[in-house]
Amino acid sequence: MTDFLPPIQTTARDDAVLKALAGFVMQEKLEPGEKLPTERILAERLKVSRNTVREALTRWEGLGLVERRQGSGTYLKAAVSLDMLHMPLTLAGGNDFTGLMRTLEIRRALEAEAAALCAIRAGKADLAEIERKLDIMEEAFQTRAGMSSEEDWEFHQAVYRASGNPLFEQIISAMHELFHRFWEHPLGVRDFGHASFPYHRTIFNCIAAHDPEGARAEALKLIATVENDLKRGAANLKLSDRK
Amino acid sequence: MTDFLPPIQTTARDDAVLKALAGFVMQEKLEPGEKLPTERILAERLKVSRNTVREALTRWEGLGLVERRQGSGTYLKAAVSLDMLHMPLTLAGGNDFTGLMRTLEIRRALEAEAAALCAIRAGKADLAEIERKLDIMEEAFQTRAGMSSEEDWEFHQAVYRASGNPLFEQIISAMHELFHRFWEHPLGVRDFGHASFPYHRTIFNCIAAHDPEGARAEALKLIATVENDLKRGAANLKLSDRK
DNA sequence: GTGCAGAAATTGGTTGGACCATTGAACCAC
DNA sequence: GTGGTTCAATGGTCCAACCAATTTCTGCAC
Repeated sequence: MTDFLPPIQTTARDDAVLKALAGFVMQEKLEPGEKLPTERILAERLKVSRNTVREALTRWEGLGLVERRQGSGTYLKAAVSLDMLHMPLTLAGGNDFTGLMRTLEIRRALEAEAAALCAIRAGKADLAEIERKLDIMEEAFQTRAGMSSEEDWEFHQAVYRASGNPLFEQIISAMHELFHRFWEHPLGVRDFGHASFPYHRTIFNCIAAHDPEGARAEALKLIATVENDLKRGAANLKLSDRK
Repeated sequence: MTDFLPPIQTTARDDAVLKALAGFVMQEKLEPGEKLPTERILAERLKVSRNTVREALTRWEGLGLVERRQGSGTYLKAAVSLDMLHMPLTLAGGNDFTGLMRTLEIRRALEAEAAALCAIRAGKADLAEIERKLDIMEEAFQTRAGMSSEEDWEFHQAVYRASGNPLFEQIISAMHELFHRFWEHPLGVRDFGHASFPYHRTIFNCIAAHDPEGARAEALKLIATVENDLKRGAANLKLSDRK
């Protein structure tokens, strides 16, 4: 006997509202930036109270799908469809060392897999694009003595794109602001990121050679160096912050 | 001159409510599972309308921080603090074969890394818990001839928890409903998941032996078998769905 | 006609109060 | 104990009104 009986749903008004609204958006082919019907109209049409409509819209606003402007209206902020999957992540204390370390572990996981997939799937055009970003990055590294975080990021993005799975880029992009914020203030480590530099080329070589396991291994090494720098930075900070 | 003057906030009632509530949770040291004050009490104490409190709680519910049970109360679902960082992801299109395959690739990335971290960090209590889940799963597998998806999931969750990084569980949990939906309808593959069965034990052995690379490799193998089953299922489906 | 200040309408934000549906505990009969 | 019944507490929904920001319209001065 299967003892798994999912609880029945007797009330789910706001979910129903969102489903209807998603259907409306798809039917009308609304795109980001366009205006949704007003709350009052939605309430009337859907035969629910305006309060319920508001709770539903609050959900979407929290997910960043929609933006509400008082006196003006509610506007679509991202593409919505009926088969969306929501995955809200909250990082407790994303500012401190621990939080950063945790996001870095996620990044290591995704980076390794993306590199491996990329080595399997990247076509010629993808390879050329990745190498172009790599060249730009290496030049910036030489010219500006190591300050190449922007170009570095673009290289990794190119790898994610060539992985053939858009989820990698989506997830990492959402985390990027975190990394970026940190990159700007490297905790007093002057040569932050230097150690990771050579691995970009080795990763690319493995990808170009269609060697997934090699690419995975090199990506792991790259993140390991970043992790190392991060730990050094934390140690520095502790030293100077001594009470 | 700094031309960045953030616009003043004349209305941000619900945000203020959430901030106050986060402060309350921290002060009272409430932990996941514990009950929050009722909406009516919050409204009275914070001198705002109950509707405003509800919109604020709707936000938190959408972020998975809190769970509301009608007739019972509102319960904390995750640790909250004042310096949380929210990162809501919405993935379009996760229902078809391609979407499933893509989420599986993400899962492979996270599963491998979580297993490796777990091998490094798991303490005795963690190991005991994981082995307990493993035993339960193996017994269910024998008893119910392979139908052990629930117990299987609990095993993996235990691994994620012992990884020391709550992000793994958060991300995967958000994806779980997708896998689960699929597990129920294995596309006509009768022995779906059977091939992955032995790897649970091998993963555990590597973790217990504190062998991160071994754990990573076994996890990769496990997902590879699932991927295989999935492809077989898709082939079946195509055959029977022939137009 | 043009430009602009002020009025009016529109729209999201908030309030207070009412009632419904579910839950869980206390209580009672068997 | 087991199984109902009652009842208070709690989240879910609704309504009607008003507030605050924005947009649109209007009419006057030029």
